[in-house]
Amino acid sequence: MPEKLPDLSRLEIQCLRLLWKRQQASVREIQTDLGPSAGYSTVRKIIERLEEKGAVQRAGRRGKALLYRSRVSQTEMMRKEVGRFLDTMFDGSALSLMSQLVDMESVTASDLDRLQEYLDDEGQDKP
Amino acid sequence: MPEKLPDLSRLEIQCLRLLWKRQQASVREIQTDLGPSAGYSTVRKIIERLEEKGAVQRAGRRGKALLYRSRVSQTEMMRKEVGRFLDTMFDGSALSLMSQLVDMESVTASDLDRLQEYLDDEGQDKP
DNA sequence: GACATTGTGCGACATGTGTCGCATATTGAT
DNA sequence: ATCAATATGCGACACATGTCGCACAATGTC
Repeated sequence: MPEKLPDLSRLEIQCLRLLWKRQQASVREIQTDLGPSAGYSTVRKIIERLEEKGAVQRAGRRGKALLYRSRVSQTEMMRKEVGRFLDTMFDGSALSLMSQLVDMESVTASDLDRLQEYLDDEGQDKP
Repeated sequence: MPEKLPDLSRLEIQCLRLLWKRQQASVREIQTDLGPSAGYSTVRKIIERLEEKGAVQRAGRRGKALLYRSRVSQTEMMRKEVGRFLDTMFDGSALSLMSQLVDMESVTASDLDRLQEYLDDEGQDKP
């Protein structure tokens, strides 16, 4: 069975998301992708902690820089984080969250249409 | 202009949500609503901090217990929190979040239908 | 092989957060 | 007025998190 997913902080998750996108990357690359907000040392430490938490692992090195790659399932981690947020902010009600999104005008009618189609396609292969 | 919204922790937000529901409440009531997870002293401290952060204020007392009520806009706070989550987890894309919700099977087709109607009604009074 | 460059390993911090316990203060009841 | 029951006011922790700096190590270049 897959080990229990670790709890991650905001910055840790952002770094991990970057790794999911790139497959593997060096600290410097992650720092760059993250934007000028976080200094190199900071990102360095975040990766170090992700390693301790078992969320990331080394994958050789390129030049003098070590490369890292995610060790946790993006699907499961996202599911977990969204679920946690839902519980904290909306008593677990996805519909409430979406209503909020609509109120915030973050979603348009066409977005919902697309979602409908998306949902229909999903159902295709789940008898 | 409304003072800047304070950053709140998970527990702090949950307590505040309870206050939005009840209008006003005592520490004991909040602790009860929160469930047996958090001890009285813990909730006590959380409220104390919410007070320091200016998110909550006293509203007289009932019996020997002080009563508190929210001092921040639920609408704005929720908006802020959801926005923050969106940025951290989905690069600010509400559509991505909703797709995730669909993938998690947290939303049904009828939910989306309701959302459509809800959205249509909203548009009614916004020229 | 010697060196300048670039990265890693760690320690150090200031806060933020969740959790308690206990001395005092406030009340309601007698 | 006195007392027992409850709350509040604080201090104290252990850990998590974001941020740095610096000594030491690994590499590519000449």
